[in-house]
Amino acid sequence: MGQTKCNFERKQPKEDTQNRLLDAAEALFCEKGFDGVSVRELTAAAGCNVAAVNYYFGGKDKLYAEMFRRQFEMMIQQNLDIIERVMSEPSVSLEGLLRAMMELPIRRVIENETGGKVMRLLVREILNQQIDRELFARDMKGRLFERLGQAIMQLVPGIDPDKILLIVFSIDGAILHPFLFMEFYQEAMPNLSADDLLDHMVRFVAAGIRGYADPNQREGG
Amino acid sequence: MGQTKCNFERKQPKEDTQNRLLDAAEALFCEKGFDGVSVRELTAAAGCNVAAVNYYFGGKDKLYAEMFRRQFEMMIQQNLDIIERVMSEPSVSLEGLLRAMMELPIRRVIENETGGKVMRLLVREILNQQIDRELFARDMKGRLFERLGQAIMQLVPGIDPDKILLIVFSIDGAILHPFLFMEFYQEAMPNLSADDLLDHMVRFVAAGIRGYADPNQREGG
DNA sequence: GATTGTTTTATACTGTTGTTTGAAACGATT
DNA sequence: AATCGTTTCAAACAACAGTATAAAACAATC
Repeated sequence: MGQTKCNFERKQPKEDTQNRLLDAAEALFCEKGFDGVSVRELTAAAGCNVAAVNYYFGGKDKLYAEMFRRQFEMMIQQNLDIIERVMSEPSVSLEGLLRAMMELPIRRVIENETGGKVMRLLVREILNQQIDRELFARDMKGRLFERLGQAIMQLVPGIDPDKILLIVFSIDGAILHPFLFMEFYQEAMPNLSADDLLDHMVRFVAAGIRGYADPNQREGG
Repeated sequence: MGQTKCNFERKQPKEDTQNRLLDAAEALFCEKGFDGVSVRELTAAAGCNVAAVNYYFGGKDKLYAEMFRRQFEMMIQQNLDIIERVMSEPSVSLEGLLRAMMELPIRRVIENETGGKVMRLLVREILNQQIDRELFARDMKGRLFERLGQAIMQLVPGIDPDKILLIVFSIDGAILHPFLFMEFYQEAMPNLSADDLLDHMVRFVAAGIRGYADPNQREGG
C-alpha cells in the first residue's frame, strides 16, 4: 500500500508530508496531550489536508503511537550508548556514570528542549495508561534497566543482586523528579544552575547506592 | 443560591446527589482522567441526571477542580500530621520519620486504594498543566516541604541549609516513583512485599541524606 | 498525449461532547 | 389544600470530534 515501484526516487512528496505530520505531532502532542489536539489542528500545523493523517497512518491514534515509538526508541538507545561509553573509560566511577546519565536529560529539561517535553509526555501517557505497556516494559526495563544494574554492580561491589532492581528504580526516580517538576525547582530556587542540580543528584544518589555496598568495601572508592 | 432557610434539616437531598457526584468524580476521573470521562458517564455512575453537574457545580471543570481541591487538602494535612506525630516521639530518628512518611502512600498504592489513584491523578494533572499551579505550589511546597525540611535538619545535623530543599525534593522523588510505576515494580519483582519496598526506600533515602551530614557527625545515629 | 498509480483536496457523515431549557416532581411552610 | 423555593428530569442545543468518500491534481510510464 502506498509504495511506488521505483522506491529510490520520487518518494519525496510522500515522506515529506508524512514527516511533516510526525513533526507537528511531536510538537503539538507534547504541548497539549493526545486529547488536547484535534486532527484538524494537527494537519493545519503540518500544512496538509485533514484526510492525510488517515491516509498515511490510518488514524489519529496510530500517528500518536508511531511518533511515540520513534522518540522512545531514540531515548533508550541514547542512554545505552552513554553507559557503554562511560563503562569503557579507564577512569570509570559510580559518580561518573551517574553524572553522565543525568547530564543530558537535566540540561535538556532546563533548556526546555523538545527532548524534555517528549519525556514528560512519555511519563504522562504511562500514567494515563494510554500507551502500549509491553513496549515500555520490555524496552525500558528489559534493556536499559538491566544494563544499568549490571554497570552499577560492577562499579560498587558487595551489592545484593536481589536489590539491584530496586536501586535502579530509585535512580530512575531521582532523575525523573526534576524532570517532571522542573518549574517548581526553578520557582523555589531561582538561582539553581544545572551544575548545582547535577552535583546534588549525583551526591544524593551515589550515597544512597553506597549505602548498599558491602560494609567491608564501604570506605573504598 | 440553593440554600433553604432552615439549614440544619432537609438538606439531605441536595448534599446527597452533590456528594454522590463528587464520589463518582473521584472514582472515574482517577481511573480515566478528565477527558476520559464524559458528563453522561459521570452522572450515570452517580445515579442522577446529566444536568445535575451543571446545576450544582456550574460545569464539568468546576466539579473536577472541587473534587481535586478536597483530596489535595486531605493529603497535605495527613502528611503534616504524620510529621508532627513522629517528631514528638522521644525515640525519633531519620529512618523513623522517613518510614512514617512513606508507609501510608506505599501501602495505599500497593493495595490499590482510592487514595493512591488520586495521587497518581494529581501528578498526571500537574504534568498536563491542567491544575491550578498556585494551589499546588503554595500548599505543597510552601507548607509540607518547608516543614519536612525543618524536621530533617533537626534530625541530622550539619546539613547545609542551602541544600535542604533539594534534599526534600529528592525524598519526594523517591516516594513518587513507586507510586507512579507500581505496576512495573510488581511486574519486575512479583514477590516484592510492601515491607521490602519500604525497607529499601528508607535505606536508600536515609543514606542519601546522611551523605549531606557534617562529616564529623557522619558515623553517629 | 493518454494512461496509470499516487497523493491531495473539499466536503459530508456519524457520533459524542458539554451545556441549556422549561416543565415536572418534590418537600415544607403557610 | 395552595404556594413556595428547590431539585430532578427528558429532551434539545450547538459545536466539534475522527473518519470516510469521491473527485481533482499530480508525476511518471508507455
